[in-house]
Amino acid sequence: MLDIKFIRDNLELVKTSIKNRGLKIDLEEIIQIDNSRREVLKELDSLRAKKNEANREISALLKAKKDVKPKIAAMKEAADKIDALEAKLKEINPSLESSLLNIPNIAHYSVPVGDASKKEISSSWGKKRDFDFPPVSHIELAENLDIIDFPRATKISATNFILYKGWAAKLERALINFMLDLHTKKHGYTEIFPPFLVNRASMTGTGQLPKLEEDMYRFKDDDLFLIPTAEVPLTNIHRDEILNEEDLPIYYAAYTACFRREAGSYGKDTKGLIRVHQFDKVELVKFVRPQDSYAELEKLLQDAREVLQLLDLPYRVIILPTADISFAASKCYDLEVYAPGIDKWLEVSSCSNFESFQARRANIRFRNKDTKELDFVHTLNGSGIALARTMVAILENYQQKDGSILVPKVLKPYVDGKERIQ
RNA sequence: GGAGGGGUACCGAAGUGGUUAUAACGGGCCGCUCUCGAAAAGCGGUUGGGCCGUAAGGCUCACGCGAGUUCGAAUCUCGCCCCCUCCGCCA
Repeated sequence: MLDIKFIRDNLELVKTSIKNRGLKIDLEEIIQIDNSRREVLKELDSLRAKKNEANREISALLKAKKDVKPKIAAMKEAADKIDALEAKLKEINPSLESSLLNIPNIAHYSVPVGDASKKEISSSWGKKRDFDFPPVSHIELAENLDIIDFPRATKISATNFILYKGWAAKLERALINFMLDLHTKKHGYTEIFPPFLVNRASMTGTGQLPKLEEDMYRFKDDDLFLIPTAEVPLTNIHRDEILNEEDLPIYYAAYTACFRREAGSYGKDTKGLIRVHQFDKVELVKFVRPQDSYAELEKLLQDAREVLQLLDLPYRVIILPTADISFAASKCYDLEVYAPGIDKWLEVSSCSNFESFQARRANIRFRNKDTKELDFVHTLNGSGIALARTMVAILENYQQKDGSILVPKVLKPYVDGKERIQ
């Protein structure tokens, strides 16, 4: 959420930001709403001051055992006017609030302006493997090895759910442990195991709501949502809190399953593991001082990259352009891993700086140790990394001519030393 | 799920319709005095939001959240959320 004062003072900047994202939002209307809100507020406050004054007088008269009737009549009149204005405010406030919740964050100046065609490959790592046979897709590999059962997953749940079996299940668990170990032992993150269901306030705090409600699995009776990413519970750990500057930065890492309805994407990537309703992910979340957030973004990106490097998977780093970064983010890097079987680059991580956008929504502040003033923290998060697509990359990159899969070296200790799935 | 108790500031806690965050009192924390220094003691300070204002400052809102009663609500009524105790169920 952007501060209404900031919007008022930087109207052109915000307009440009919205335009650069390819969106249309009537800011003038929002300014109008805010103007009327402030007008009502001014009048309301002065009436309240009068009422408070009259109340004090009544109190004094009562003490002196004098007649209070005329005063009470006057106060009633003021109270009625106040009621009317408060009713007006109750119409204005939610409308302003919901308008503000729908304004996207402002992109960092370093973000390329434009649509998807403006995305930049900022760097790449590793080489595409030379196969002396035509590499096949993870679907074919997994079905031949009988380690993923697509039809039965559909039977149990619905289309685009996964059922890992045997060594794929073990490999999934190995990947989770490997990633959590890396981030907690080497990169200094504190491991968290959060709830997978969260309430509406949490979903609004990180910016999934109100915009993306139809993309979420929701439990109507309880108004709880299945998390689409651990970003939601992790960031909301400190919702409505005031942190000490000395405690920053705070780093959290968590494994969770992630649930996405993928409404509106039917017919896209319908086969295999590319777009599924439930996938595993290790997520990294940071709370930092504003002046540190861009340096922290680079470190976060590095932490995520290291996962792919240790797995020896070729990948590239994309800087997303203004129209492609998520609603809440100021800057976002995507990591795309190469899958030779389907010959595609797969997004396995997004590393974003949200600056104060989420912190303002979720009311996460810290006290500056010098000035003693309160300020919003900056929040960041990145996948470190998403598993289903990483599984695709491992299966397809490590496939052998005979259809077996070599186990990446770093994962061997996590799969009882096994070297090859066959 | 049932019964009972509770939610007030950094913490504990009083306040159960009349000057409403000058919400007593105790503790913690910060500053000052005293001291060679410390402790003790004494004094002062210590919630957050909104509006107006260059500022100084002024006004205003908030006692879990939301409605209501009243000229006036931390205090009364209703709904919701959360915590505690007991009972039931349960991996």
